[in-house]
Amino acid sequence: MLQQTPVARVLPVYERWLDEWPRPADLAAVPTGAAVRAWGRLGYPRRALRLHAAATAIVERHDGVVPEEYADLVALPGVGDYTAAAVASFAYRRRHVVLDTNVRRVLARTVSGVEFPANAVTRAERDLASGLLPDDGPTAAAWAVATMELGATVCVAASPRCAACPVTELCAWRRAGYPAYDGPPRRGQAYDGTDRQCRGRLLGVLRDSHEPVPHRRLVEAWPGEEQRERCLQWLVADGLVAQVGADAYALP
DNA sequence: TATCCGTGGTA
DNA sequence: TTACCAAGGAT
Repeated sequence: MLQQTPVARVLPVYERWLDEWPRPADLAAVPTGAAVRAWGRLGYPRRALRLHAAATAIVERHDGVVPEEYADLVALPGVGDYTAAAVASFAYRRRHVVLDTNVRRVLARTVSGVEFPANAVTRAERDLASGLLPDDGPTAAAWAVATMELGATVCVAASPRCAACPVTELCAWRRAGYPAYDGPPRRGQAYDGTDRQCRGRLLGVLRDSHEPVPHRRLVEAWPGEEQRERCLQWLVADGLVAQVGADAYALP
């Protein structure tokens, strides 16, 4: 849920989710549509599908227990390097480089002396983070939490709260006089009129209904026929939408 | 590796 | 008002 989504928006959904499905087996036992519906407006609804698939895989491969090994975690649907490292570190106190957007920004500033990290994680960046990581698991896990939290609450992207920062004295970016970011522009994300907006609109109609929705309702939600029909079939192919009968659609 | 995958709060 | 951008992942 936290992938590319602010903590404050995740919290209420997360709490309801765990209340309903406290164990992987509980989630794996319900239809995928239930997960998509409970996902609400968190965005990137395919994550709901993948979380459901991960729960199913955990039941099948790991006897219903979230695995401790990075290799097992990263093999789960929707779990990449960051999430595998975060779970192994935070939940199991294993030693892993937890390199999320917050940690990357903290290291870019405090160590490298630049305002923002590069667009993609570089080898040098990973080596830097690895070299700073404490040797033993529990201490490394505390380090991971601390650096991430520092980035999330103090060393934030816009208007960092340097006056409240516990490591201002060793910050290379501060020492250099806070030079502005001079790298390539970080790509914006146009949204109006895009397939993403269209898909979101269509899925929203189905999510807000507890019964199959006639195609007419989708036409009302997105007038552009070519894009609407293409995105609708795309949603079906993704498994986010199921066609019910000849002329109706619903969550799977 | 560049691009695509939603959504909403904020300055 | 419009950008920015938020505990990334898959292809």
